Amino acid sequence: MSTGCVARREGRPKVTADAGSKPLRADARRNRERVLRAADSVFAAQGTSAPTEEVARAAGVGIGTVFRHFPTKEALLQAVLLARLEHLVEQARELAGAEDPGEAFFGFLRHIVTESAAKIAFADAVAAAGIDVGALAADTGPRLRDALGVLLERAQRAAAVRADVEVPEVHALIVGISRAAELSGWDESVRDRTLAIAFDGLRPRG
Amino acid sequence: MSTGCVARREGRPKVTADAGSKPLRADARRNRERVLRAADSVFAAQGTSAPTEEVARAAGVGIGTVFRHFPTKEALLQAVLLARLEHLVEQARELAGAEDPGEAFFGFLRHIVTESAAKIAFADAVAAAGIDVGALAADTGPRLRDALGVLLERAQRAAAVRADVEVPEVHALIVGISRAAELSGWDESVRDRTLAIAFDGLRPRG
DNA sequence: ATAGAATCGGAGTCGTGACTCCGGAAGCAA
DNA sequence: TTGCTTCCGGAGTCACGACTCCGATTCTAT
Repeated sequence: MSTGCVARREGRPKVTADAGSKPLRADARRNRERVLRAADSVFAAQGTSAPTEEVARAAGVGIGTVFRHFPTKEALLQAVLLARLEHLVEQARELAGAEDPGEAFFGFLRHIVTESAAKIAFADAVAAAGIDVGALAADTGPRLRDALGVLLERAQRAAAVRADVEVPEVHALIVGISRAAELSGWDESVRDRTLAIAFDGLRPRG
Repeated sequence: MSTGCVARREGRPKVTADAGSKPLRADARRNRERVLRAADSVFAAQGTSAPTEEVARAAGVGIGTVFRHFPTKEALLQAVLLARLEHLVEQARELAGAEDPGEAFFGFLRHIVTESAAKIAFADAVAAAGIDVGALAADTGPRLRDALGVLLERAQRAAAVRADVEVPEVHALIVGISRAAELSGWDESVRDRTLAIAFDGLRPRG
């Protein structure tokens, strides 16, 4: 047991709000960053059901401050996941220029899964690319898939991956193994062997 | 958002209680069954955070009745998961006698994943075999792994599966793909292709 | 049928956590 | 420094959901 509680208003939660608003005051921007960082680490460590107050404490601010910057817990969660996805997209793009396409592709997959192993929330972030966690993710999700697509295509052209594999199943494998890695009691060797099986399935026969 | 709430007592939750107690009165046994069935379908459809009252309503009994039979929501959840695991073990054992070991093995995996696709709670049940959801699971989990082990070994002897594969990674693949399948927006074709990749990875090379 | 025990049911208790509100504490010109 | 504006903090509000309690209801045995 555990889990959070309540979900006051039902309909589409307000998104992170602001965007083209006035530039924040110095201390406000600083606190916003702190909260974001704290949220990331708290959710990663305790799961996304960790109480918002915990985030506030970790950030060293009052709970009111958290809710001013992120009108809803969901909005906060969304911001955190988004930041993670953004980071992944960035990494995928960097790898898109690597010399060994196969290594780049498999390395990226391994990287994601390895990250997830320690961070509960990370698996959610990856999964989020598949469903919609708010409007913004609807933009970043596809970008991640596109970046993954580039990596995949290059690897296929280099004959490091079967030609009939497509992005959705790669995404599914990532999400799946990430989530499986989330389970406690997973030592590295099992994770590596599982990855090895998946990778072998992705490679061309013969 | 959503999620349940509170987790009153902390320490090890009371297990399903009774065991060698007096035989239940007729109506009591009937209600217990109803609750179990209702819980299974409610948790499967709405996730394990569905309120207990929902289960009571679905079972057509008062909430007090639910809590009498299962002293804790966790105990109820445990009973449901256990029943599912038990069912899986049974199926695995039946398949252990099949003529085509390879087909039996892969068919079993496919069966689990297919089931999960529609039932949220099912993935949890499968995952539960890895961690401990109470004392009882500590008994059933290994039994499932053993049954899976038999299937695996037979498939390996028939050269349908690589010899260096072991139960933990098979379990991980099952959990992973099951969880991935849990995502909305998964059509059958993606699921099948993902399974195909995993299966290919499990098969011997050449 | 009838007493006595085992059950039922659901209103009420209690803890939790999301979100609000407003007096006080900075920032930022002028 | 002054004054105005934007922020901060955290006590307080509100719903919700797990779990309890006890009078009403069924069984079962005689």
